[in-house]
Amino acid sequence: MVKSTLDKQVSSRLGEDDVRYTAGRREVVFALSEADGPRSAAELSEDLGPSVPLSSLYRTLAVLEASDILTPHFSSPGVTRYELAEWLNGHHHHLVCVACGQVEDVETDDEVERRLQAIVSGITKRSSFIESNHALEIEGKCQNCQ
Amino acid sequence: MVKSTLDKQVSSRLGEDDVRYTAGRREVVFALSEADGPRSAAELSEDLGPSVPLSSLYRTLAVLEASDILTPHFSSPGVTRYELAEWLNGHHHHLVCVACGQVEDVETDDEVERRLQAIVSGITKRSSFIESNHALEIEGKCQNCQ
DNA sequence: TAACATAATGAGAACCATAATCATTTAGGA
DNA sequence: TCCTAAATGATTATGGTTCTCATTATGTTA
Repeated sequence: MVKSTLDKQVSSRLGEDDVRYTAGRREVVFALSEADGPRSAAELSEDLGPSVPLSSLYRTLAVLEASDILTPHFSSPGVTRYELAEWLNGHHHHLVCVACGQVEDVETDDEVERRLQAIVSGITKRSSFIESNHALEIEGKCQNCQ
Repeated sequence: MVKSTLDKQVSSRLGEDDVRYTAGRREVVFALSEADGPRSAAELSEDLGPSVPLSSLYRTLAVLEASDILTPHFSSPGVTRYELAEWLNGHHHHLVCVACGQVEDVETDDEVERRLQAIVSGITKRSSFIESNHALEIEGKCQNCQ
């Protein structure tokens, strides 16, 4: 079996934490790498079918988050969606549909990202808050819901 | 009793929807107007004490959201926080503490906001997504949690 | 003002996403 | 191969939120 670059990165990262990269975890990582935005446990469970039971899925998501493979997102009420962490997936932002709740990734070019970072730095400069990350969430309606 | 401007605005907005501005709802609006960021039902309940029972509080939050008095935020897992809608509170952004979950409002001046809006427009221009709003969420550590 | 219709309230039960438990299975190292 | 620790999966528990329903309050009409 040929391991993809992603698989190698994840495997290596998990190895540092003495966490095993098992079949179920691999399936979850793969499903998320195929997705075009953050996915909830329920959505992933639909993608994955019964091969990964919900209780295992939730634990897998927690484990992968703890090792910084996944990042959680909270853009809709009562559900946590996960996506591959930025170091695996690249820095990007989100289009959040206020009608159906779906979240889609959008990339920005470096120039835009520099301008955005400048804005963020300007905002936090005068405060006692220490920034670790920023997220530009754009709310509106996706193509399906217009 | 002298009604504040906020009270008048809320009262008038609710009137358009044939929704009554009762004592409990007034308390919730007041508590949120005093807060320096979005507040969850649990946090509000602490502020308000037993005068507004939880079941009423949740319903009040839903009613006020439906009439666009309040806006929900989902920056931490499993909790919805509310704040006064932008037309009452002004446009602003959030500092989200990844340690304690507290969210603080930050204002930006018009120039910064114009630049931000330009970035957002640039992002959505090529997509089929119709933007209604944007939120810049800055994650990091608040003063208490550093 | 009195009676009525409708909205709002509050206590409690129900719900749902997620977390914890625990017995069983799997897998890496001696 | 054996042994020990990690992982799994079925189940149960938890906690935030919503629903139900009987009661109370309020605005309206006569």
